[in-house]
Amino acid sequence: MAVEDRREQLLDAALDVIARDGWQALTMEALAREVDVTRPVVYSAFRDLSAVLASLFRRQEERARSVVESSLPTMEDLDDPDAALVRAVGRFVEAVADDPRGWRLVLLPPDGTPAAIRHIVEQNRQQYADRITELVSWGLERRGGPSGLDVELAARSILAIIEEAGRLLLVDPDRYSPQRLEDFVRTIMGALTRE
Amino acid sequence: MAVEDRREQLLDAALDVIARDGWQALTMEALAREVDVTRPVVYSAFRDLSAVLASLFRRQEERARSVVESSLPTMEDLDDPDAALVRAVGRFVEAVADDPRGWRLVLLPPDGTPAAIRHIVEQNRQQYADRITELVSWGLERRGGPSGLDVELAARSILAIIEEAGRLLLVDPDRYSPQRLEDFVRTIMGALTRE
DNA sequence: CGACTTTCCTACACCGGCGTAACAAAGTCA
DNA sequence: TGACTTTGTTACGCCGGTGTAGGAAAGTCG
Repeated sequence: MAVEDRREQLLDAALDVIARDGWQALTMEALAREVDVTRPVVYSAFRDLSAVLASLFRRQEERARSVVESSLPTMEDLDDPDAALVRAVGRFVEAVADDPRGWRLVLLPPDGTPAAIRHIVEQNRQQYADRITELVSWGLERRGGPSGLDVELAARSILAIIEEAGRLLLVDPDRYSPQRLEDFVRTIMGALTRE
Repeated sequence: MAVEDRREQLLDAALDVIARDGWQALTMEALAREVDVTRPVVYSAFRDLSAVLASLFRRQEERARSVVESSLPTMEDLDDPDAALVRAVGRFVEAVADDPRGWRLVLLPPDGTPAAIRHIVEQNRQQYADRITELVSWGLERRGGPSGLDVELAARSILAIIEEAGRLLLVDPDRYSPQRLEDFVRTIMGALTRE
């Protein structure tokens, strides 16, 4: 098997291991066992465990970024900030539903991952928070809202709710359907005063 | 040193280790090193690592419970659900500010902890969610609110925001003061329509 | 075919945590 | 003081993960 393919296979296997047994369980040894091969093969694809994790996150971040991009407000949303937010949440939740294994990485945070990686994740979260902050400011201006609202905290809260929604979906997809989560956001947005 | 005292000392040391080096770093060996003693001493206090973690959580849950109890609505809140929630959040956030190390346990979730313990934490979270669900129902009845609100999700969202507030406080206490967080909640509650 | 490269395995030395047995030191009390 | 308990230590064997060296097997190309 070519190194490239091997790498992909190993990353998928890593997701399996983590999903099944948790972060602690991800070792070079376990990874080798998972794809039924010996350790030197794994070492030929990745320098060490932290390299595996780094690749894993890089791949997942790629996907996360594309989800975020596709959830941003479009032209049609220009006059309806509420719809924009509802749509953004909907897109996100569906992405989680589509790739639960991958999103578990981000949503059920990794302790014990190298500090460098944790830092990257945190940095990305910050970027999303900034993105949402913009959205909130724009929405406030456009549609009105609570006067004196702490925009930054509002953005953080929205992010927290979105992430919690993702987690709920991961834990109990039947109980918490994307539809239900989306409806909830719509109700809340409808209930926020416009001045 | 008496076994009882030793146990307490070890639990404190465990918090130190986790705060400094993460969950992965907490081993019987590391624990022994931390209090400058040999492993058999640790083993004489706790059967194994999972026993240490269990004790740690039991102690922290005790504290968590008392915080929750003290944040519940009292007589004076009976006619003002908004104030009740604001107060609840305020109490919680202050508790976190008072014992950051301890709350880190709960708020920065433990992956790699034995499944049994993760289960306990999850169960407690569920209880808090139930508690908040009651509060939301009561508040809806009392003060009015969005019609057709998904009460369960509302409670989950509130919990998510509260926990996020706690995390923000842990990460950057200067930027996110208890006062600021409390003000934010007050603003939001004020902005939710009453019918 | 035969030389060469790629892919993989076996086998090793090493490390660090686990858990226990056996024993030493110090305090307690009849 | 001498027996007993409590508290601690040293020292061992075990396990499982790490990383690497050396060589087998299979595929590739002149």
